[in-house]
Amino acid sequence: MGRKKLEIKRIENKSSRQVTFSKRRSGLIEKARQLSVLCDASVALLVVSASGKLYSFSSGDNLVRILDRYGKQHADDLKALDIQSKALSYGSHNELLELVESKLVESNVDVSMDSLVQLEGHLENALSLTRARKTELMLKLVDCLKEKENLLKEENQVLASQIEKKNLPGAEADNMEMPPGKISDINLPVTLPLLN
Amino acid sequence: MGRKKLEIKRIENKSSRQVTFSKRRSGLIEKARQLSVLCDASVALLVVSASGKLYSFSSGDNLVRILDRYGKQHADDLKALDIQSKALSYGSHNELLELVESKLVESNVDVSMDSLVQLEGHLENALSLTRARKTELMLKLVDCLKEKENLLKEENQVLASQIEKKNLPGAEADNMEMPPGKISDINLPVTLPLLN
DNA sequence: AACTATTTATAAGA
DNA sequence: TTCTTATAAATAGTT
Repeated sequence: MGRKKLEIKRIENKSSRQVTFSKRRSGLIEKARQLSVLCDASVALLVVSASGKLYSFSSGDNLVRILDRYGKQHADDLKALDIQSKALSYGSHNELLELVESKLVESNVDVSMDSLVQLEGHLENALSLTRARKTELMLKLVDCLKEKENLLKEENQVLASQIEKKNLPGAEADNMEMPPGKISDINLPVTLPLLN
Repeated sequence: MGRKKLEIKRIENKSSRQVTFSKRRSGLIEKARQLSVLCDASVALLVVSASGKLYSFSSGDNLVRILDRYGKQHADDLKALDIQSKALSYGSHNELLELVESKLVESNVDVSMDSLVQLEGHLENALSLTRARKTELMLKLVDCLKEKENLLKEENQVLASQIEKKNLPGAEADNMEMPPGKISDINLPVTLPLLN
C-alpha cells in the first residue's frame, strides 16, 4: 500500500528497512489494539527489532500481562537470547520440577481444572520468586566484588603514598612505568542494565 | 477500510463481531509475518478469542517459539486464567511445594497426567530461559569485575615491588599497616550457589 | 516528520 | 462460510 508494490522479503537497504520497521510496527500494534477492542479478545504482541529493542502490546488480562512483563524485563537482552540457541543444562530447578511431578504422581488423585489453574499460578509465582532471588543474590555478589575493588584501590593508594614518601629524598625516577592512575581508571562496564 | 468507517469499540452484534474477529485476526497475523520478514525482526503474536480459542504467530526464533508453545499448551485454560487474578506471595520454594502437596492431598479427584506433563514442560522452559539469561548476564558482570580486580592486583604488585626497591637501601619500616597480602586475600563469597 | 499515489485491508452485502 | 466490491486505512517512495 504505497507507491509501489513491495515484495515480502527482507529489505536490504538498512535505512529504509528501519523506516519500514517503525511504520509497520506501529501499524501492527494499532491493529492489535483494535482487534482486542472490537472483538473483545485477548491479544499479546511482542516485537523485537534486529537491534534488540522491544516493543509490545497487550490487552490487559493476566496471562498476557505476564508474558508482556517477561518481555519487558528482558528487553535489552532478547536479541542475544534469540541468537543463541544453546542446549541448556538444568540444575536445582529441574529438581524442583521433578519433585513437583513426583508428588503429583504419588498422590494418585485427580485435580480439578480449577486446581490446575491455581497450581499454574503458584508455579508462575515460583518463577518470579526464583528470578527475584537470583537478582538479590546477584546484587550481593556485585556488592562484594565492588567492596573488594574498593579495598584494593585503598591499598593502592597507601602503597602509592609510601612510594611518594620514599621518592622525596632520593629523586631516582626510574621504573615508574605504571603511575597509579593509569590502571585504576580503566573503565569497565560495571553498571547493570540487567538488574531491575 | 470497508463500506463504512467503523468506530473502534466493542461490536455489539455477535455475528458481525465474530466475522470481524476472523477477518482482522488473519489480517493481523499476516501483518505480523510481513513485519518479521521485511525487517528481520522477531515477532510473537497471541490472540485469544472471547470464547477462549487461541491463534498465534511467531517468527521462528527460540524465545518466541517458547512463548508460542506456552500459548498453545494453555489455549483451553487461558480464559480461566484471565478470570482468576490472585496475587499470592510465597516465601520459598519449599512453601510452594508444601502448598502443592496439600492441595493435591485435599482434592479427592484424579490428576490428568497429561496436563501435568504439559505444565511441567512449560515451567521448565520458562525457568530455563530465565536461568540461562540471568546466569549469562551475571557471568559477564562477574568477569568484568574480576578483570578489574586483577588489574588492581597487578597494580598493587607493581607498587609493592617499587616499595621493596626503595626499602632495600634505607630500612625504615614505618607505616606498613597494610601489607599487600592482607587486604587482597580477604575472602569474599564469590562462588555462586545460584549459578547452575 | 509530512506528503501522496498506490496498494491493502476490510465492512457490508450477496 | 466464502466471494465480491466499495471504501477506509496503511504505507512506499518522495520531499
